[in-house]
Amino acid sequence: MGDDAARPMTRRRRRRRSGAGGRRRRTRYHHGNLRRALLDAALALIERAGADALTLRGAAKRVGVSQAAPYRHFRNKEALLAAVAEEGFRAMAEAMGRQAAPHRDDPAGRLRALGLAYVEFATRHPAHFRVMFGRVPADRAAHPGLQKAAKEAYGLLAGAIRDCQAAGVVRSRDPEELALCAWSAVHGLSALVVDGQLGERARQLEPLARAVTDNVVRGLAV
Amino acid sequence: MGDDAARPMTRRRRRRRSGAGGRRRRTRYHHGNLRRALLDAALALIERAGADALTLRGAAKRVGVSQAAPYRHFRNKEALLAAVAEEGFRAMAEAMGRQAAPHRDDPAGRLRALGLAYVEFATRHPAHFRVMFGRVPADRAAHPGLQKAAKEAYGLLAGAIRDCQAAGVVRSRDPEELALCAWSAVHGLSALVVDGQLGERARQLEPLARAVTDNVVRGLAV
DNA sequence: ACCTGAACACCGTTCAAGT
DNA sequence: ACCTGAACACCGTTCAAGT
Repeated sequence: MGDDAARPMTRRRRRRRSGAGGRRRRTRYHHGNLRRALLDAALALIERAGADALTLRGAAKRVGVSQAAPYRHFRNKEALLAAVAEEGFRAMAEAMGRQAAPHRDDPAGRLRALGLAYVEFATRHPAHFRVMFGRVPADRAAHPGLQKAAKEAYGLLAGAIRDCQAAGVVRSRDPEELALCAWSAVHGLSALVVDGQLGERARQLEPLARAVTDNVVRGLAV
Repeated sequence: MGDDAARPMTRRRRRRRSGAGGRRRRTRYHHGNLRRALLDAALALIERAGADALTLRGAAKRVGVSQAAPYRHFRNKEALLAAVAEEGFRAMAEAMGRQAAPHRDDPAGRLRALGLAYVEFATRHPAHFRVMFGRVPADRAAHPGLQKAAKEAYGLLAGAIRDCQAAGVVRSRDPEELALCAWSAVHGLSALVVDGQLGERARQLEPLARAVTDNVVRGLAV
């Protein structure tokens, strides 16, 4: 699998690797990693021109393969989108975990950090966010990996709520219900921003995100 | 109401023009109300099979006109969707106002009622909701009617917040910011439900909606 | 095993032409 | 004034065929 790959048709770019030894350790697109390449191309297309600007044919062309090639790696367009969404949930959970880490001993602070991280991820990766929460996979059960990744992100929120309850800073009620209250608030703000519903106000987002998370924690308090 | 007609499954069908009398009293589709008919057809199609199952050609066929006819009434597909969204915001504001009416003298109760009405509208009219908050009209400024209708619904929430402040039951802070907190919470719950993110939990929605709105009001309280 | 080319049944949109 | 028919440049998806 040398570097003399196929001849992509339109403007594409060769992943620089080569050098000495030909250790194709990096993402090898045309040979060996079409799946990865299509995922990246899909995200780039969505990021550039909106969620329904994504076209299987367009992604294939961008990567330099025929329009039929993607079907080697994804059952259909929905499967591609589900895979993108799954990666999004994973990245979001990772970002949330990272930003929550410093608040290991302060569950209320952690809850706040998780909420802010949620909004931050959504607004920094609107394309991913839209795919994650779009009606893309009509049948979620058909994509178990997606479902699992989504639950992982939500679980961070629910866990923080439970820790808050154990620490006596959140009222004792069904933690699932309270977690949903928190989730709704940060998800709502994220969705409003990402869908452009806030207009000018979205320019100064952080104070708003802080107001929303603060209000959540106030509402949850004993 | 009154859509006793329009059943052209596949082939187009001529709307029979009454056997005797010819009193085109009902919504006269082909002559005089194609616009209205297209709006109804669009909503029906979205309701039946999802937001991107809507097709200009499909709507035209459903109504019994040629594929080019819609362009007499809408500049393009986006304009049709913007019109659907505008009607949705109007209907939502109407429903919110109706459910808030009994709480004229109790601003906190009114705020709660508005929130519940918001969620109820979203879950009872998921198709409308998706179009209202989709990325459909990329440029919102290009559809002033839509923008105005959306602000009207939001204004009900903001007004209730201000009345709550005047009554001393909500802390005095920028009412716009607090209104956004309330909006985020009910919008987030609505979006999660409509997008199927809650799975089984959405079966018993009302307790959840009540928990969310209660938590909002608790957070806003002095 | 992985990809291509051609094909099918769709789209949104435009435009000359009909009535 | 309002609509039709045909056309163009796209789609998602399938399938026989190439290497």
